[in-house]
Order: sequence, then C-alpha cells, then structure tokens
Amino acid sequence: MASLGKCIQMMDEGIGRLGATLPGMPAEQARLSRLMLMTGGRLQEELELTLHPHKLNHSEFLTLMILYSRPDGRSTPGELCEYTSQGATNMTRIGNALVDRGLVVRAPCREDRRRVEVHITAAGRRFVQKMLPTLFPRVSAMFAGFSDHDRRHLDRLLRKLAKNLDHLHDPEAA
Amino acid sequence: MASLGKCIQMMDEGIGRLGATLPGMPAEQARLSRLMLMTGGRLQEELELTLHPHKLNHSEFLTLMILYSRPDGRSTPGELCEYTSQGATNMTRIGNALVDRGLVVRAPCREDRRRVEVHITAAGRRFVQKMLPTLFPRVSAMFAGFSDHDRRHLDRLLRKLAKNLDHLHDPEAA
DNA sequence: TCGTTTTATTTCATCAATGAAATATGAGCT
DNA sequence: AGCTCATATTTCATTGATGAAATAAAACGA
Repeated sequence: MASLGKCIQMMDEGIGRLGATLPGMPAEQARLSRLMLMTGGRLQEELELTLHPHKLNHSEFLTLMILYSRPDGRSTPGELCEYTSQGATNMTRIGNALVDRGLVVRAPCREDRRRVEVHITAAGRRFVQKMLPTLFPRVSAMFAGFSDHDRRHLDRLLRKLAKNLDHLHDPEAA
Repeated sequence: MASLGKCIQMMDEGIGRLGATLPGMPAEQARLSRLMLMTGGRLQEELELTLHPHKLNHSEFLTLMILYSRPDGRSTPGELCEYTSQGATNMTRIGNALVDRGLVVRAPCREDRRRVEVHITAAGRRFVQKMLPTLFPRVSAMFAGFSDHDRRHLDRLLRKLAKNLDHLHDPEAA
C-alpha cells in the first residue's frame, strides 16, 4: 500500500497537467476533493482497523455510540437508521448483532407499540468504557501538531463543506 | 437519508456528553475525525453517483485519470496498483473493464517483457474530455463560498493530517 | 369497523468487491 | 543451464454488505 504522501504527490502532478489542458476546470477545488477523498478514506481504514479486534464494524460502532451518548441510553430502529444512513433491513441486523452480544436489548415502546426501543445495557456501557479509550492515542496522533487555531479552522471548513454537500441534493434544506 | 447537518448536530451533542463523562478523551480531535468521516463519506457517495451514469466505479475512474494525466499516457499494472491502493487481481480486472470498452490497450513492455504497459487510447482521451467536465459544476458547488484563503487553509490542514496518518503506520517514512 | 399509514422484521436475492493461491512468463544471477 | 525473484493473470472462494418485497402488528382517521 503506497503512502498517502506518495499518492498526493502523484495527484498534484496529475492535476497540474490536467488543469493546463482542460480549460474551465476548477483545479483547486478538484485538488481539495481528492485530498478529502484520500485522507477521509485512509482515516476510515484506520478506524475500521482499530474496530476489528473488538468485532465491530463501523455501523455497529456508530449505533452503539449513539446509544451510549444518549442521556437515557435508548433510541428506536427508525431513528438509528436516520443517523447512521442505514436501511431498515440493515438496522435490524445491526440490532441483532448487538443483542446477541448482550450490549443492547430491545423492548416494546409504551406510547406506541409499533415501535421498538433499543436500550444499551450495563454490559454495553462497560464495553464502550473499555474499548473507546483504545482509540484515544490514535485519534490524538492523527491531529498531532495541530494548534487550537488549526483545529478550529478545520472544524469550520469541514462544516462549511458539509453544508454545501447538503445543498447539492436538497437546495431548500437548512 | 438524513442530511449531513442533522447528523453533525447529533454528533456534536453526543460528543459533548461523552467528553463530560470519559476523562482523558480527546474530544476536539474525535469531533474532527467524525467530521472528516462524515463529509468524506458523503463526498465519495457524491462522486460515485456522478460516475455511475458513465458506468465507471471509483477505481476505474482513478486508473483512467492517472493514465490520462500522464505525459505519455501509459503506466504498468504494478504502478497503478500502488497509486490506487488496489491488489494485483483487482487491477487486472480494472484493466479488463477498460480494455473491453476500448479506453485503454495493453502492450508488452520492450525493456522488460514481464511487464505490461497500459496505454490510454484516443477513444479513452475523448471519453475523459467528455465526461470530466460534467463533474466540474458539482465540484465547484461543493466549495462555493470558500475564499482563496479558505482553500489554502483546508489544503494545508488536509496535507498535515495525511502526513500524520502516514506516520501512524510507518513512523520512519517521510 | 374498515381502510390507510407507520414501524419493524423476515425472506430472498443479489451485487460488488476483494483476495489468496496457483500458473505462466521472463529477468537476473551464478 | 539452473535457481531465484519479479510481474501479471487466472482460478476459485468468500465476505460483506445491501436492499426490495412480503409479512406482521398497531396507530390513526373517516
């Protein structure tokens, strides 16, 4: 696997030559897109690599973390679908996987019995408290050398990009 | 599919509560990781959506673009593997797909006949010249409202992040 | 009560991507 | 010539994810 640095260098040269021959090309924006795709992709690999020993995939991890970080530790499959960008079929599967491991339980919802409530269990909380800190050193290392200023800038720019991406599909939404 | 904005809001609340209960958590770095994962993922979906009508997947597109942007329009499977992060088996498949569509041709390499040279064809060039500009409006829209300053900042910060990610796996490499 | 809608699950079918190992060919060295 | 390494392809298998449609149960409205 080539280093990101190598790939980026390659990309820089390529876009340099491309911009010279294709009139009207937004070269700087294209470069930023590629940078986002490359670093984002590598970051995701990194996360999945770290999750693997804990037998979690990204969706399961995300689902569990949503539940853990909720004040009441619960949600419904429908809501979880929303925030994890998963289909309903998949969310049932994710729920099954987490239930099988005793990390969450399902319970019928009192107010609306069509719904199901997914609760994180005490074992689920313990699991998160053990596994999450193993991510901390890696996350810190990723942003080594970033000043407070850098972090605020990156935060701001990524949110701006996210907003533009939202507009791309639904120009009306906030 | 929930908007990125909604997901980010959710994430902010979650990390806020998490940071309060888990001592030693690098909350700001975690937030940036999530932002990178979310926006990077959405950006990738965006790209693949745009590529789909042209019957290209990401790897095929990348491979074709590398060839197109080379001064001599050629490379070898091995080198292409490097820069696309694909295995050799996959690169053979990608080559087959592009050859079948007449966008590239394979030729034996004169200096080292174990190698194969992959050349972009005239039809391949025409294809790129037609399809690539269809991406321009989207790419521009993604970075709408970004000043030159913003773009330079984002560029710099992403490269810094990329370098850190490289170090994470090979602390010796440049 | 009946019909419609919402919510979740189950069933079934893919589909896409990937990759390890065996194979074929040629380079390079002694 | 004979051995080892490098390069690409082929074969075979798997995994992993994903999702459409049918099903079940309950809310909601006329």
